[in-house]
Amino acid sequence: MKELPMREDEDIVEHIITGLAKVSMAFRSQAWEGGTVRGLTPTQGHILAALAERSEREVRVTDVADALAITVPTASDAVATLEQKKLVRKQRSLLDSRALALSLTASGRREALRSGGWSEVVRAGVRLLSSEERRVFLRGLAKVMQSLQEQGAISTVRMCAGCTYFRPYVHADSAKPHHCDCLGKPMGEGQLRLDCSDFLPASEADRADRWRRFLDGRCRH
Amino acid sequence: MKELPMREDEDIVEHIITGLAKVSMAFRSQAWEGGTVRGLTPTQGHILAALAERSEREVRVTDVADALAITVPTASDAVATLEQKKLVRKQRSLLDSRALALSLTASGRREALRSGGWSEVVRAGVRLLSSEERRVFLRGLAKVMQSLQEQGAISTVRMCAGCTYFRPYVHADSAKPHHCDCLGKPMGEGQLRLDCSDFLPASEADRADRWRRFLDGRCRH
DNA sequence: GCTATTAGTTAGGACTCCTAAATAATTCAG
DNA sequence: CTGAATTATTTAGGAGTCCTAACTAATAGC
Repeated sequence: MKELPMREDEDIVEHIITGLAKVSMAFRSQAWEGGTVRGLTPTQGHILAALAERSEREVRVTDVADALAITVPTASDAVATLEQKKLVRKQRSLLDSRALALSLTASGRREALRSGGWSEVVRAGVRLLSSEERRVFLRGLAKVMQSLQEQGAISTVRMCAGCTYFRPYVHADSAKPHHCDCLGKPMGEGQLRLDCSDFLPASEADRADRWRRFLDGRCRH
Repeated sequence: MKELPMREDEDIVEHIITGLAKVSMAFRSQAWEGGTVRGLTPTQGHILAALAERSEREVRVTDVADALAITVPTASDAVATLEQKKLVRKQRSLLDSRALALSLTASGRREALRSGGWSEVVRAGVRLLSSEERRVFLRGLAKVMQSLQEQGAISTVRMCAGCTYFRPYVHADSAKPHHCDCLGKPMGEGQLRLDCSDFLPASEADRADRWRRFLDGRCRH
């Protein structure tokens, strides 16, 4: 017998947006602080991190632009700056000689590791969450990211929900209801990945289905 | 009988960080897209929004810098640009003639409203969360923000947890366990505000105590 | 073999963001 | 009540972000 529950739910959304916006700001300003010491801007740091993460595959300028949600020209000159600083190497791609294959130099790799530390301040905050809260929070983030992705606001997120290997809610065990065909074992909610290097994009139709089941599975809650 | 639950919990933190970073990126790129149409950069939009929100009090350049977590010189020239665009007015403060009292012009107010729409894309994502998830998510964000604030990464957040009027967990009713002395009524978790205009900062000691009780209250969970 | 298309760069311009060094006005101490 | 410290803001200078539009260069399609 609650009064206007719909209204309240809608208000929460606004509060959540406010909160996320603040966290965003914190990320940005931390990135500046962490970076200026070593002469790196946030964008440059993100590029190094992106390259470090995808060291297996060939990374092109376009990929960098997608990953950071910036335009190709912007990515191009940030990469040029990093090349001047000897943190990134540009080589012609062997597969397509119009394209570049970007890679980190030794010092680039070193800086990439340190750039991860920019998020230390936010990480400390997240650590305050209880186990239960972390799980719900992560699931919520997965939903938000899926939505952002569908709207084209961010590039393909390498997360379970869109991966060929992932099968949601196939096990009875409520602690580990999902299954990953890549790892070949059951997974709990807390193991959902948002940026998995084994990610293999599922087909359009498959993804939609998978996603619906993932969303539905929780309606019991 | 879980295997290494600590390890898993720690992994979740990393995943959450990844997710928050992506959301951050989405905010940023949406802000650019939304802004360029009307010739506003993200920073300019945020300044307009901040001024609109605090129309009651006198807002100075320093306040703007704090609110956006940028340096005073940066704030100063963004404000100068907005003044040229006739969106913001600069008047000498009556209380202190070194300082400025910033305010929106009529068209500034108009633009400020539209700048709120930048977050539409993220908002759509957050709407996918269930009522339960929204509540947990909001509580989690409150914790993260409190932590960011303590670490000095963001300026004082006008949220319940640090407000004189707020009394956490004073009611038996688990749907509305808190109380707000300003509104003069019990509040549920879903009503926690993260940017309340009635906010009245509590004293240092008071805040710590309040916060501890707020955090503890949920340990039952 | 042309003509798309695609990968990336250049050019040009507005603005962000920083640090360091002014310029004012206020406050405080003696 | 005056000179020194403090506080609010601006200027200066420089690197870099970020955009759009216009260009090379290489691949692909017909």
